[in-house]
Amino acid sequence: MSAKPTTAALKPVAAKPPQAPRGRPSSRETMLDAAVAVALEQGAGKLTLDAVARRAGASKGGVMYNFPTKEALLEALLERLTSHNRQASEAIAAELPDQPGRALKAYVMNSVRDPDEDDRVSGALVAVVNGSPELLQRVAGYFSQRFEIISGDVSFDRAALAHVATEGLWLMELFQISPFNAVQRARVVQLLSALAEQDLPDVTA
Amino acid sequence: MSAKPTTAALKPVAAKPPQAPRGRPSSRETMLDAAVAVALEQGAGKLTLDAVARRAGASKGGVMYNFPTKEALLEALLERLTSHNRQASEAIAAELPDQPGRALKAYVMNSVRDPDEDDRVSGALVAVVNGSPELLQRVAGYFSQRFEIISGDVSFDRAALAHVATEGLWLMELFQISPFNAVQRARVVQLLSALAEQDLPDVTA
DNA sequence: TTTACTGTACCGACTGGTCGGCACAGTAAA
DNA sequence: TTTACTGTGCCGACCAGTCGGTACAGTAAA
Repeated sequence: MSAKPTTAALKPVAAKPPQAPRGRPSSRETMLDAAVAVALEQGAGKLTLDAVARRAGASKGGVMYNFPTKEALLEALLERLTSHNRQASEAIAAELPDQPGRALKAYVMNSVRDPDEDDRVSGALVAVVNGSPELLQRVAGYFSQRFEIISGDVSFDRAALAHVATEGLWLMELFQISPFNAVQRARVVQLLSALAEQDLPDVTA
Repeated sequence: MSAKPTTAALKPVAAKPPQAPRGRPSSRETMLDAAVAVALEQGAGKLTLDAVARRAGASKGGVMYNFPTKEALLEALLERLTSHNRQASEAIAAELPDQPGRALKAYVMNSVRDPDEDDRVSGALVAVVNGSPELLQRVAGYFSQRFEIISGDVSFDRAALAHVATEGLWLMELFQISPFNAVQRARVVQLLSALAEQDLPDVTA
């Protein structure tokens, strides 16, 4: 009992180094998967460290070992999420002919995919939104960056309108407040696709 | 210390009677105002009963007297919110010439108002969304109802597109993830207005 | 007397985070 | 081959704080 034989605790800590990830990568992934599952099934409000640990078949200590704080976990979750999202969009774009508006079209197509596919994005964003401003800012940054990409080779009007409309549908479905039934939704998706593909006549006459 | 003298825990609870509102209407309003203020200033996560009481210059007991549960408070908040929103839209519509698309135009105009006006909606919605599914369903119901109104006298395409686009801008600004600067936002608003006013040529050729 | 509270004390559940310690793989001297 | 030691990865008990909700005595106006 004299002194403390284990657990160094002498480290200078260095004011948050670039988030050196601890633990086995596989454990981290498992825990992130668990976090997504919990958020989707129980809602963001129930996304607790205990719940993640249980779901991952790990202990709370194990979670804390891999992610020093809950915010670190959310940050990693967000990172993985945006990364996947970006990759998915790029993959779709790669299949499209190389012409102006390709990135915009790919973005729209990626956003309106059948939502019950487990792209997992939903729950986590909610969890993040309801939290630290820092994380929110990351999301905002991602949105800005993405808008730059999709508006790179088309008119502002076209990109902006497609963007707000697509995000509108996506966010409403994320929060389960969309008023559309399946048929209506299909039509909206059709409209969004068309919107991404052609410039409208100048609507502000 | 012997046994447990307090905390009944024997109550049948009676499955929630129709929420008879207690207290003076003015007190209730003050507390709802306080709740909005707290949610806006401290975030939805800090919207606690104690915080509401302090902010309202009341006691916690007083809050509990007026709203038997926190959910009842949120419910009342949501009710007042949607009611105000509806009234604002209707007021705008009343100023508009009576022609097809009037409700749609009014809805768009109401939604894109300068957001730093204290229409208060923001914080509270977040607070509500992050919570019980019951309340979320109310929001969904409001959205459905509103879409019926705005799509009553125009084509589905026009109403649907204006709706998703308007909500997209609104929700992005609500979560502070909009990528637009002031000039860009103004242009987007212009586009939305135009969208609400005229049918597009059939974009799905 | 009733209504509408105030004010305070307290409970129980839950939450993020800490801490001591353990299993085990690797290593390297004996 | 055995023994001793080290660092990593993780467990699980625990802690302090927070929050919703309860209880109840007192009070002041109608």
